[in-house]
Amino acid sequence: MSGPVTIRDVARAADVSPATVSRTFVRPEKVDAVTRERVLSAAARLDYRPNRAAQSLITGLTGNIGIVVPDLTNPFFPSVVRGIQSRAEELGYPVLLVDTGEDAARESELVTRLGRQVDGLVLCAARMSDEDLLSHRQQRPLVLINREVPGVPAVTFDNAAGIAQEVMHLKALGHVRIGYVAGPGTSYSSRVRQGAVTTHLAAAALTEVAVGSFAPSFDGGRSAAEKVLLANVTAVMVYNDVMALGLINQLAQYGVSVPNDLTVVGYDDIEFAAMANPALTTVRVPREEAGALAMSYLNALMTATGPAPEPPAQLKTEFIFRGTSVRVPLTGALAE
Amino acid sequence: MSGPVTIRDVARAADVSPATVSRTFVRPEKVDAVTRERVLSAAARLDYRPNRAAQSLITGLTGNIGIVVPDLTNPFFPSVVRGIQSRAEELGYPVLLVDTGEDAARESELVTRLGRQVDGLVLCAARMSDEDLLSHRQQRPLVLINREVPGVPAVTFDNAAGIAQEVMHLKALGHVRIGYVAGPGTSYSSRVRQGAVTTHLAAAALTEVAVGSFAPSFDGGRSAAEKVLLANVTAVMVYNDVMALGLINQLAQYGVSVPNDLTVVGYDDIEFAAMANPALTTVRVPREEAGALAMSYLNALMTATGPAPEPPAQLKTEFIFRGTSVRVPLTGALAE
DNA sequence: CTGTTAGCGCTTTCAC
DNA sequence: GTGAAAGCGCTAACAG
Repeated sequence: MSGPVTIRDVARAADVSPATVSRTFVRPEKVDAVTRERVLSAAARLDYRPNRAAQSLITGLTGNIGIVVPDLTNPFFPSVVRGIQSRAEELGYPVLLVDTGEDAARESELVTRLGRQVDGLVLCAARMSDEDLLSHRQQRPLVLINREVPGVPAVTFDNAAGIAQEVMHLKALGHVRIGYVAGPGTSYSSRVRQGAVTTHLAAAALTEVAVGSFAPSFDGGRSAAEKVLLANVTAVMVYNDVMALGLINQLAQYGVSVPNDLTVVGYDDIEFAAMANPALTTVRVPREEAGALAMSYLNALMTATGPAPEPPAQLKTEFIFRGTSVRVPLTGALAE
Repeated sequence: MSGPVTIRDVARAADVSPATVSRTFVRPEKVDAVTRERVLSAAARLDYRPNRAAQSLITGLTGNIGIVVPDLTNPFFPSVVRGIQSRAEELGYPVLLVDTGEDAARESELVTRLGRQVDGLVLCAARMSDEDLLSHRQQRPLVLINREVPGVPAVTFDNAAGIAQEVMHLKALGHVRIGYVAGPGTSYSSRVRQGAVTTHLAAAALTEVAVGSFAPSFDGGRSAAEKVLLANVTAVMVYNDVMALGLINQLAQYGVSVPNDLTVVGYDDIEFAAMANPALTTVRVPREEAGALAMSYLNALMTATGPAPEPPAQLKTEFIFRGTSVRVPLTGALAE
């Protein structure tokens, strides 16, 4: 008899009923040790694999989990995905991935579609509204990364601390008027970070000069160059590393050299921050760790029988002092 | 009655049998147009969604496709994944992703596991042996990207042409002794590229100086710096952009400036190649396009009833002349 | 602890 | 063109 081996084949080989075979895999403790061994060895001998579809049909569970990211080509996200993926693999979950292409509108629809194929979801930097998020949360377990909505489980970074460290750093270097290049106002973490910048700059008695909002991309950073030049500052904090790198690149076109003429600090510590020349001063956010933690938490949520598991703490960020920040007085073109 | 709406609910609402509802979705042409409309409107009204597990159980198909990549944090792969993903979405396939972590040994096992959850697979830069690949190909439809094995469908790049263009470029710039920094010998595309370099350099009557094999990473490129310096060449071709960037970075530590002291050309045209300073001369390989094409081809394979569909042509590569390559005679430290 | 009995929701012969 | 019936492979009561 051909075809894949089914639970009945194993049952026959082990001389038990199909139900006992099923129990052996689902509730081993409810099966006599001797019987269990017999079943297990028969299953191994026949190379039996439970049919997922049949299990799904009856349990209503797929055994898969889903990840949603806004843009996989943004170097922030592959690390997160990797963290989720490797933990998911340890836990035995295959992972369904969807890249929404930064499209906030489609995001919610894609989550709905994906939601039907998985038992739980990790949403990275979700762009959708709080309401949509809350409604998806009703459907199935879900963990957010880098986004907070009251009542929705989330893994977040201690952004305030990271910003505080940068501010302290800039103050220690003697900077007083400090520019801030913001990300898109529609992004949750951009708004959070902007708030932290304002707060900590004020607390440090430093002057914040808002440069404006730009796309969270290399070109977005580039397009901020003119406004930065006009801001009459000695240092500028940028929403993220990719933008900071773009800004520095465009500044070079203007003959403005970083850090001699201007101090620039980024955020995220993407791989290329260290590779750039000069290497970018930034704040490291533990992306892979966040992914793994989110997956662990999601698993706890999915398997929880009793009370909801404790949400994980905020992840610590780490200030990284590299080559794009120096002490004032400046000696270059922008010095007065 | 609560729960999700089933085919019987629709049948009742449309006053037909469940079989007719099923046919309406699976073989619409076998249902009378009027009946079909009635069923469709009832389905829409009730917001009916077929249960995937039930369909799967009966058809043996999951409706999903899988992607396997060696390392998602290598900027080459997210683009490919994006290409696959967006095309898969158009075709209605959810995508299962696995990152093997460059582990050739685990790769085959992961493919086996993943294979049971999907109807078809796209394998990027597969590290496993030809034999393993051939055996997986027996199991289910599969398309390779950037790897060739006789008898296995694949989307590949015209690497020879890319290398030829680079060689021509270097020759035009007056370089004669040219170093080659190879990728890992275990990598298929590294071997292919090495072969092309040797062939075209010889054909152009240029001298090839083998610098050695290194890890395909930024640090791998860095570690090639000493040997490059010792190679007494005016130009060096590097296996890929990430390595080229690492090499340039480390060279700077030695006080060797690119391109003044040494011409460096990369391969791939990853996003950061253009962002680097100076921007990297390289060869663009259409990664996202390759992903989309592979997915289209896979779909053709999966839905093919008659003869096997035509394999797609090799994807054209494009030489990109940027800032890291200049004409000899050199004026810097390495000039003679 | 184990077997028997019923389906999960859907597709698919096979009649009509 | 449409319906009735028979499972796909598995799990979950329910007896024993």
